[in-house]
Amino acid sequence: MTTHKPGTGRSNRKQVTVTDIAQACGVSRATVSLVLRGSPLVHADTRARVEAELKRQRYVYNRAAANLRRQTSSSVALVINDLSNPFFAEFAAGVDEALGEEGYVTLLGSTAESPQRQLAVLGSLVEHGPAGIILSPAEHSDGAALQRLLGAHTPALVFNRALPGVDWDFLALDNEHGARLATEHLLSLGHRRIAFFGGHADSSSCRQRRQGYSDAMRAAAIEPSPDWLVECSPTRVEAASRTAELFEHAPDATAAVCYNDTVALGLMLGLSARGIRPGLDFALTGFDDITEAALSTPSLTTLAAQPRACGRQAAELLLQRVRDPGALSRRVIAPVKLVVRGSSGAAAM
Amino acid sequence: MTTHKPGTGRSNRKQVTVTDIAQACGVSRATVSLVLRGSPLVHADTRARVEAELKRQRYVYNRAAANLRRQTSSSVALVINDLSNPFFAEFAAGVDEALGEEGYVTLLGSTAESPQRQLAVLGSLVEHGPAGIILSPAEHSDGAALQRLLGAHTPALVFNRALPGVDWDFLALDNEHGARLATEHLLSLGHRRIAFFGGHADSSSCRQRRQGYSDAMRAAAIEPSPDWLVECSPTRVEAASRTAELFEHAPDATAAVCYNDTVALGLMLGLSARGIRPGLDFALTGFDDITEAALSTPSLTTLAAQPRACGRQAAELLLQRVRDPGALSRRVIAPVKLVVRGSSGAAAM
DNA sequence: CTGAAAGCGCTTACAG
DNA sequence: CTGAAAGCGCTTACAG
Repeated sequence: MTTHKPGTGRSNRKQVTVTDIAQACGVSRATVSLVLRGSPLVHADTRARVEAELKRQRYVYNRAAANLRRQTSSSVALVINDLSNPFFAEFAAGVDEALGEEGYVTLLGSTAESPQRQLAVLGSLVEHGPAGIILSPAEHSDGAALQRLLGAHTPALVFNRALPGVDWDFLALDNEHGARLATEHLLSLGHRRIAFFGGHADSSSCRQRRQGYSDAMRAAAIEPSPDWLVECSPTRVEAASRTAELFEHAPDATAAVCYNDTVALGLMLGLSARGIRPGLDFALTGFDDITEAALSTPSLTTLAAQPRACGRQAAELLLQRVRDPGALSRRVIAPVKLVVRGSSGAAAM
Repeated sequence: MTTHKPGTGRSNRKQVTVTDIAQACGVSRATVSLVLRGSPLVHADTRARVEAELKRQRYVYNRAAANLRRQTSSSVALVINDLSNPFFAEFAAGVDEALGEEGYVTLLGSTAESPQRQLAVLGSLVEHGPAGIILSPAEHSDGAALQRLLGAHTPALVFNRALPGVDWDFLALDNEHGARLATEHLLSLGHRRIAFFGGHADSSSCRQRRQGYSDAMRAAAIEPSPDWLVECSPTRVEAASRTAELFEHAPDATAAVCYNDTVALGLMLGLSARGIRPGLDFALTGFDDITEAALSTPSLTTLAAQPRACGRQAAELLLQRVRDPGALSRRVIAPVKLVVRGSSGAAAM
């Protein structure tokens, strides 16, 4: 338990309860409860009288009390890095939409890519007794610590980034296939010296994308040099400032497969600053298809992940797990598709 | 009460409760509770023993039960149109961040700009007993219906769009001042025939922006013709297709103050389609400073609203209200500032 | 400093 | 078809 001291009261005036309704109607609380839960056991007349009274007194159901008594939950926690990342915002929108349709409410939590904050946030969320947790882990998360925190209390679904050492359900983009598509696209345009730019080798999604890239290169009989892998954090500024490094390691590169859109947009800035026109002098691809991808100059060839659909799918998978906690844990791959735009238009040299 | 039938159980294995801890330590449940709540009444030795046992048994606090007993709440509902709008996503991030710091959890709800969905979503959220509600109302919301739904149960704060007929706290951007700044900027560049493009007159934010526009025009001794006001829904496609209308009504306009960024980006598309180069042949400004604004071609002169800061402020205002439900309701204006970029670069003709 | 008892608002066997 | 009773997990006066 944390030491926060949250709010004062549920309400100012006191709440209308089943007892109030029961008294007003001259029935027992049990009967009112049966009406509320739509039981067919109640006589139609009684039901009508109770329902009228519920409306008249503006009764609002206290779901927390019901959940306590029934040992159920009507919420699901969603923990992501940051809503200001449009990819996660769309994902969250999809999760919330699908959960809402199933009568669940979304409890939100953000980690800002900090494993410590992630533990704190999860610790606070579990106290609210969610039926399950959808977790898009912060970088460098400690899977064992998370597993210990949630215990067998709360089923979880991990999204996007593999968490070694946990046996929760896992939903991820088809990183490998996506990167292969991007690489093949650049190869088909005649590029041979293609770098892989951005990401960190200790992230599973980065490793998978690199794998897809390498596979495609080798399939084209090109052995990708380790020099062609440039690491960089997934922010625009960082990517722009690593452009120099790219050309130190791979001076004759004519194209790059970027770890994601943010990195690609940063690289475009870095290229422009060096007088290299992205899409004309140098071809590049992103990953994610964030909104900016279609709007940048040149527009960005990328892999569309349909984050909203992923969110819906995550919600559905988690609810399946909630309903059947004993089922085997699953790994589900969400498809991505290549969207060709201006940034890959540069001719190979 | 809705007829949804949410989840099965809080947990698979049964929960560890204060009773379990009390028995294991040979103390009463009251003592365990006092330890949990950090009371100084407990002997240090007893406290240590209890805390060790809490850890050993992996006890997790059941906040719902505590809230029920104490008649408190530790959640706040946040209802917005859509997380896929980056402005609202940033706003939500700010809300969640500030609420988290105060020990509250955020309950999410989206309306998709539908007043019916909004009522349904709020109806479901109040059943979870939030301490308060932050509501960014859907267009054409029925204030009276909302007021009736929430009653005096739950304090609310309205964000962004005035809700006529309610007496809740209200936080809004300084629409009038922002539009005045944009208009003055265009005037200072020599433009005289400036249109106001987008929005609907029945939205309060549109009326306020138009007001700021008119004020600035009149201050420059220009009487803005009603023909210069072109209505259009705030989507990019819609704005692009209304470009024709703009030039029917104001054939000699050289510039436009747009209702918001989305509309401005749509207008840029519409202009380009007619061979008019935005930022060169025609000057325009947006409102909101969404991420795309800096990245479009040309980049968009706009009013920066700092949505994350707004979110934090909304959370703080709401919590003040929760703590002091009797206080007078407030209207707070969040400042905006002009960001000059390429789109307003066109010379006046 | 600790314990026994009552109660938050709801639901669910169990009688009738 | 309806009611009396017990209980979900917690907290809080009130005694001692």
